[in-house]
Parts: sequence; C-alpha cells; structure tokens
Amino acid sequence: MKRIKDDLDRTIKKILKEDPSFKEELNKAERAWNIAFQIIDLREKAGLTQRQLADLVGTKQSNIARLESADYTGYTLKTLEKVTRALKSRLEIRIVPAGTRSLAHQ
Amino acid sequence: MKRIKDDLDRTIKKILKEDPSFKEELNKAERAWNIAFQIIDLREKAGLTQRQLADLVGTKQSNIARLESADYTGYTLKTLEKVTRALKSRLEIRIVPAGTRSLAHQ
DNA sequence: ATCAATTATATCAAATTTGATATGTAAATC
DNA sequence: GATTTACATATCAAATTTGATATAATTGAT
Repeated sequence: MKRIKDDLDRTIKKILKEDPSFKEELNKAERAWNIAFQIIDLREKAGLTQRQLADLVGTKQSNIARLESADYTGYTLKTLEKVTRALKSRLEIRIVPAGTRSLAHQ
Repeated sequence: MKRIKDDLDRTIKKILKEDPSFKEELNKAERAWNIAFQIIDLREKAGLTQRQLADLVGTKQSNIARLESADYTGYTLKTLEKVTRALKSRLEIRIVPAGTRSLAHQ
C-alpha cells in the first residue's frame, strides 16, 4: 500500500521532469494537498539545492530530503515554519468545515 | 513578553464572551492566524465541550485544553488532523510566497 | 563510462510532543 | 456558599520527531 503510493509518487516526479506541459496540471492538484511538493516547488523556484536550503534553515540536507519525501507525515508546525521562513514565505493553516469550498484554487 | 500576549489573549477571550457584537469582528482577524482559536471556534459551533471533543479524538480534556491554549506552539500535523477530523473538517496547509495575497478573507 | 553534484535512505541519540493523571480555577445553579 | 460543570495548569513517562552522520542512488556533464 505504502509501496504503491511510493511508486506512484516517484512516477509522477519523473513525468513532471520530462513533460513540462503536464506539470502545470499536476502541480495544482498534487501540490495542493502535498506539503512535500509545496516545499520542493518553492525551493526549486528559489534556485536552491537541498543542501543550500538546509544551510538557510540551519539543519542538514538529509533532513530536508526527509521533509520532501513523498510519504512523510511527521511534520511539526515548528519545522514547517522554519522551512517556510527560509523560503521567504509564510505558513497558512486553516481548519475548514466540511462542505466548504476550498480557497486554494489559484 | 509572553506574559503580555497571555494577558491580551485572556482579555480578548473575556470580551468575546461578554460582547457578542464585538465577537464577529475579532473572530475574523484573530482566528485567521491563531490555530487555537480556530479549534475553539469550531468546537463551540459544534456545541461540544472540551471533554466531548477529547472523547471524539480519543484523548483527554487536558490535552484539548493545551491545544486551545493561547501560546501553544508544539502542534504536530498528525494531532491537528485528528482534531480536524473529529470536527468534521479538513486541514489546509499552504506555504505562501511572501507578497502573495492571503486567500483567508471569508 | 567516469566524475561531481545532488538527492534519497538508514540509523540512532537528543530533543520535543503527546497522553494521562492530578489538581486548580471560574462560572453557573441551587 | 456549596455543588456541579467546564476549562486551565502542572507534571512526567511514553511515543514521536528532529538533527546528525554515513552511505547509497540518481542525475548531469564531460
């Protein structure tokens, strides 16, 4: 099960790199619910390597890799905020009542 | 410093209970950036006590109280998701590049 | 194909968060 | 003012996450 998700995520990552036109579409869907992808996206847009981001955050490359791994769920708000700050961004957390239309549609 | 924030938060909570008209205004501003207030708001709208929510989540009242305390910063995404589910809501996490207009304006 | 750079995975101690119990405080009702 | 109910605070062990090191795997360039 975890296996399947991993393979899917890996495949998606591959496709994203090969087919840029497909990228746009997937980004909106995937990255909306996947924190890892949000971090990867912002880091790449900032032109940073994992090591460079790690330095900015004050940690190690392997830890950034962990945060960016497809199935990681152990996030702490504190670490998310550290990474977020390093990426010159801000963290928005909303607890949205069921049935409410998501505002993440940009 | 932490003292001041605590007092302010306490005062705001008091006012919120006494003056319902002021409540609406503050809710939008405060609870937008404060997770604790978001949880309190949803729990109260669901008509639940801390103990009842704790039962739904599968934990104890004191732990819910901790999550709802003004200066708590130790949130884990896993616990936030548990609480969120119990409140029949979903958790939205967005890492927003600086300068981007917030979508939280409802 | 080799080499260098980047990213992924494994492991483990240290730090942090969670869950639980106990107890304190506040407000409302009787 | 005693009781009850709801919420707040303190504490500590257990569970989880983080940071760090080591190393494997992947990618890109020559």
